[in-house]
Amino acid sequence: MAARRYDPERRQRIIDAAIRVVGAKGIAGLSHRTVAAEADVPLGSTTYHFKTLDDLLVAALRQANEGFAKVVREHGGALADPGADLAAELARLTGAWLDGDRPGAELEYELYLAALRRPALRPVAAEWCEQVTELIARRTDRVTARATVALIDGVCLQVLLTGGAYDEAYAHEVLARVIDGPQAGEPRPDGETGSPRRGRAG
Amino acid sequence: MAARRYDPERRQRIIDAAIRVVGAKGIAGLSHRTVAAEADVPLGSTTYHFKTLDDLLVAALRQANEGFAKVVREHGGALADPGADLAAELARLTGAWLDGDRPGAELEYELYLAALRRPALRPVAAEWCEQVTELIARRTDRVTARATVALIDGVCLQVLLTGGAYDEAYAHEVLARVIDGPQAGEPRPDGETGSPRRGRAG
DNA sequence: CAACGTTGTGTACCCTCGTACACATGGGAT
DNA sequence: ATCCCATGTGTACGAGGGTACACAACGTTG
Repeated sequence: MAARRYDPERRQRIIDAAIRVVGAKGIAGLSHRTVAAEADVPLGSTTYHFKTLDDLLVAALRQANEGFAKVVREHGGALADPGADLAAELARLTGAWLDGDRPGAELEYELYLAALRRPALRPVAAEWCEQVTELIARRTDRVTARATVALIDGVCLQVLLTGGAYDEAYAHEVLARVIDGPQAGEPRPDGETGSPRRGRAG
Repeated sequence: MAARRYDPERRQRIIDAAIRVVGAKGIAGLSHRTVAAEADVPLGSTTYHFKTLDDLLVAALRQANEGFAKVVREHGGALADPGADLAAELARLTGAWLDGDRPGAELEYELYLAALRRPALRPVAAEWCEQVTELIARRTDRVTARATVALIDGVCLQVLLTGGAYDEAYAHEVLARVIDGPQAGEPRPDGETGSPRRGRAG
């Protein structure tokens, strides 16, 4: 089966190392040499598998995105359940992601935001954004889904930029406003932890 | 006084150059040498005025933040007017900022987001965030203000990351949900001109 | 007026980076 | 078995980076 000296595991190890490096020193600290050292492979190996750093970044971002997807898979079962409170589910999920692996979340965001300046990263960033929107759009309309993603992005950003703690109740409250906005007044079927009618503001 | 050779204008020119450099090549392309070249000053001059690059970044971010403040000053007169539709005002303002000077907006965001990894930048980023929140909080409660800022951040991020156009109607719509959410379960009038009573929760 | 120290400038050093390229290895075709 | 080339590795080179430090200019002070 083909693989004579071809070693896919090596490539994977380099990506893992790249993610660790970015996590530890940021994208600014990423270089062929630093990943090579971290992955314990020769310099030539990194340049062989990834002609340019952008290629490596793309692979890293792609893999990092799996982090959130994994959280969704593990904790997001109720997401698809039409009976569940979508805003509460999302708030809980975001919390699980943020608190469960904060460095990982920071890393994913750094990679994600890097797309701002690196055209090579844009497609994969956009793709991820689209996927999440799609996921949420199964429970509402597309406009609401997009706005929800934007809001989550903003909330996470504030948390990460200020280094503060994630406030799930707050997130739930404001997410509910965006999500329930279009069909306002209609009480939600499931009470959950909070009142279906949000009457108090923080 | 007595500053015959003391030249504050020189320092300012370096900051301006740094902003131009970041705008053109991103933070990754920023170095003492590149700013020196851009500002047409000797290399030693940049290191003299800014011991470290972070210092320069801080100054640049601080000045870049003025960009949005300026837009607020010029186009945000109605912001303070309690009779105006806050969501509409913010949507308009954001559009003016985004479309009026897109490269500038990109640059400000890059600087702003850089705080994620550079502790030195966090205080000034947080400060700016706080200022905007404060500004909006004059028209609503703090929780709503914070959420509004988060949403605007997220929307801008989506626009900038995808390179797409800013949709003011969309922004208005979702901003209204967050802003008007707390006080009423009543459906918003689709005609956005008829501004429903804003008003604070509490 | 002259010496001195603060302020500003120019240069040189050493480091790390990406890239190029010569060299090793081993499976598959003949 | 032998040759070939995709696969993988090690090293050297030029570019550009931050920093250190010697030097120039000028205000101050005795």
